[in-house]
This record gives sequence, C-alpha cells and structure tokens, in this order.
Amino acid sequence: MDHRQSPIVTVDVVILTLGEGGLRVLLTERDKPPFENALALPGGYVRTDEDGTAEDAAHRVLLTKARARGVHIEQLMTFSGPDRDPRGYSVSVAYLALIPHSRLPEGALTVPVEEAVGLAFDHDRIVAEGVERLRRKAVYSTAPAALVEQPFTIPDLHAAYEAVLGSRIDAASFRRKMISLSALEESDEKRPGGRGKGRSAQLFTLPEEEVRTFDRTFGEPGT
Amino acid sequence: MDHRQSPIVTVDVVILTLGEGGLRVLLTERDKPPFENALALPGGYVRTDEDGTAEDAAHRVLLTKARARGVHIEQLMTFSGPDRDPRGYSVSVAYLALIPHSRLPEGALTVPVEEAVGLAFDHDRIVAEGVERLRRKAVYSTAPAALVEQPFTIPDLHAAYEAVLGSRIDAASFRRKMISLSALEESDEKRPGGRGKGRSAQLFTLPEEEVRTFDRTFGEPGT
DNA sequence: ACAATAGTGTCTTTAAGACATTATTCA
DNA sequence: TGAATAATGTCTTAAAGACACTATTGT
Repeated sequence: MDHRQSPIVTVDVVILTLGEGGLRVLLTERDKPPFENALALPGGYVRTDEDGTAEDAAHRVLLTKARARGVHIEQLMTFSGPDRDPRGYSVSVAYLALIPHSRLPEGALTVPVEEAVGLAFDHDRIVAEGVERLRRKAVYSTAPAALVEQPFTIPDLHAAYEAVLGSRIDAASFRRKMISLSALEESDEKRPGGRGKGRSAQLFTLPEEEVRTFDRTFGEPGT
Repeated sequence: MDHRQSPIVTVDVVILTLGEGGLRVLLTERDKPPFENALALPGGYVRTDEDGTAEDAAHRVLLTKARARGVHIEQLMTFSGPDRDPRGYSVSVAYLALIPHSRLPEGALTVPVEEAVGLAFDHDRIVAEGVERLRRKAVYSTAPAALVEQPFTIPDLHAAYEAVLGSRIDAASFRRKMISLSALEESDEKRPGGRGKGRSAQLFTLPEEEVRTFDRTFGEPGT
C-alpha cells in the first residue's frame, strides 16, 4: 500500500461575537502567501509535536492570533480537498468560538457576517457553516449566552437571541422559558435599562460553561 | 516555519442499522497491523490522488468495505491526537451512515451498539458519538427513516424511532406528527401487520434523501 | 410627572401524552 | 367470528405567540 502525499492538516476558527450590525466574525489579514494580504479566519497548522489534539491547536490559535481566552469553543466541521489551499491537498478542522465583544483584544478586526465574503481559501463557506450552526443552536439551547458578557440581564440575552436569529421573539415567552430553565440569579438589580433609561433589570449568570437545551418534541420528555 | 511530521489522515465510518436487539453497528475484522484481528470500524486513508474530499473517501470505504451504496451519510466529527493510532499522530474524519438492514451485504458483521466495546483505535468513542448523534437527531428530524426499508409503514417508522430512542412514543401522536409533515403517500395498502396478523398498513416513502426537522421552540415559527 | 424599559397576567392556539374507540385484515 | 394490528377521536396539559397591563427607574 502506498500512502501518496499526506495532506496538510490545519485548524481554522470561526470566532463570532455581537457588535455593530449584529453578528460579526473575527478576521485576520494574512501576512504571507498564499493569499497574502487577503482576509482570512485565524488558523494554523496542527503541530504534531505540540498540540495534543486539533482542539488544542484551535485553542492555541485563539490565544495567539486573537488573544482571546476562556471562550466557548466547539468543533464545527472538517473541510478537505485538493483545491482549497494552493499548497496542496489539505484538511482543515474548523472550530466555532463564541465570545462577548468586550473580551476581544483592542484592535481586533471584526466584520458583519454577511460581509465576510471574498476571504482566503474556502473561508467564506466555513464562516457560513459557523453562522448556520449557531443559528440552529439558538432555537434549542442557551448557546447565545456565550455571546453576552456575564453577568447579563434577560433583556441582554433576549437581544442576543434576536440578533442571532434575525427575528423578533416575544419578550414574555422568552423570559418565561429562560426562567423555567433556571439560569443562576443574582441579587444586584444593578444594570439600568437599554440606553440608560427605564427600570433596572435583574442580573443573571450562566453556570460554568453550561449550555442548556430545550426541546419540545417527543422522545425526551422535555427538560 | 517548520512543519514537523504531517499527521496521518484517515476516515472512519459508523454504519448504523436496525436488527436483532435494536441499533447495531457494522464492524470489520482488521487483517493487518496495527490491531490485527481486532474489530474496528470500516475506514481507510484519505487518498490525495483519488478522493476529492474526505467525504469521497468515506463513500469509497462504504462501497469497498461494506459494499453498501446509496445510503444516508453525514460528517460526524474529527478525532485527532498522537496516541489514537500507534503509527503516529493521526487525524480521522468520522462519518455517520444509516442504512436499512436489508441493504447490507450478506455476511456483514454487525453488533448491538452497546456491545461495541474493545474496538481498535479509539473506535469505541467514535461509535458512541455516532449513536448519540443519531439519538439527538431522532427527537427533531426524520433521520431514523433512513434505517427502514422504503416504502415503509408508519408503524415501521414508529418502531425505528422507539428502537433508536429506547423509549415508548405514543403511536397516535407519532402518526399525527408524521402525517402533518407530509411524507409521500402510496396507494398500495399492501403490507400486513407486524407478525402477519391484523389490519394492513398504508405504505409511505420519504422523498429523495430528504430529512425533515420539526422543532417546537421559538425562533423558526414551526415548519 | 413622564418616558422608557422591566416584568407579569391572561387569552388563544398548537401539539404532545394518555387512552378509548373504530376499522381492517388474517386464521 | 375473534384476535391482532392500524387508524381515529377526545380529553388533558404544556408551552409559545400576542398583547394588555403593572412596576421601577432616570430626567
């Protein structure tokens, strides 16, 4: 059996956050070929002498290229083929990271996800898959909570869901559902309303990286 | 920049089906090292000169090692690390395939998923991920339809869901839900009941590989 | 006091679970 | 005709959407 040329193995990280204009993705400008000067997702080789797994490589990229730590990260999908990288047949394990905007480093470049086109490699498609994954998860889990700073108010979280889903959600239903799942509660009512006006809102935190799901279909008898 | 030793890149396919004792996974006995004679998932190298993508490699494996064609297949997850394969640092893109039992080749070896332990490499874990994926999809999609022969009756499909989920589902609710989604209908009432007794059941088919989802949560306003 | 935002109450609708009832088929 | 299975009907319950209404805060 001959093994042929082994593929290049890399990771790419779709880092999503909420900012001006809704969902945004973090990009970096490439400083060397291929695609020199083009925008791309932060990524890099899987270093077999240093990274225990591809996920470790993704964390390394997250720290070194985006200087972001402690973020929610999950494996997204693996992309492969002879043409996606001009250096040869490549396999990229893509990860999805969600982070509150405030925890990104100062000069970080983010663009609205709809404007993330013309990126290097097949990164347009990877971004699209990441966004779709988040949108799907938003309908049945607390995943969007990873996009807001902790602690947060229910209206904060509500706004995050609406930004992710791109549609209105009834505020009363939203509140009822979130409360019924029991996210942690705080006693400080601190936070004043949206633009500094109106009644203050109760603050909440999500227990340690926990993502809750809520599905309303048979099989599992609810949560 | 030094690239170090590039990882080995393989695919592994979790082929699930329904048979004696419920959900079963197809295994092969390894005929060469490493793990010679041990049971393993069908898999193989991604051939950079032959496979357009890792998914093509998975299809090739499906055809050559399991002689199964036209099955539902989707990417599951990628597993990586220095220890999972004694030949060195490896990356395996795992796929999940669902197939009716009758479409497997004659002597195919399948075992109940709970008994798929002690497999080569980290295949125990890959099987577990595949099963979990299917179980999660069963609660919000028609994925289990890929496990039954076409055409099928609603009771057939009902039994498949129960086998996958491992719990009872109310037959009336199940029927109502499936009907309301509109899976294709046939005029032949042919199929006699379960063990040849009782009223015949209406036959249905699922339109071309289509998987419907049904979620009952806010965001998307139903289907 | 008033505007703005947070939070509650209530009504309607949809669909799931439970389970009784009717329909069809084979031996 | 009777047993077995398929299919329908009905009632209850849970939760989402809509939206009116109350509560609290800053100016």
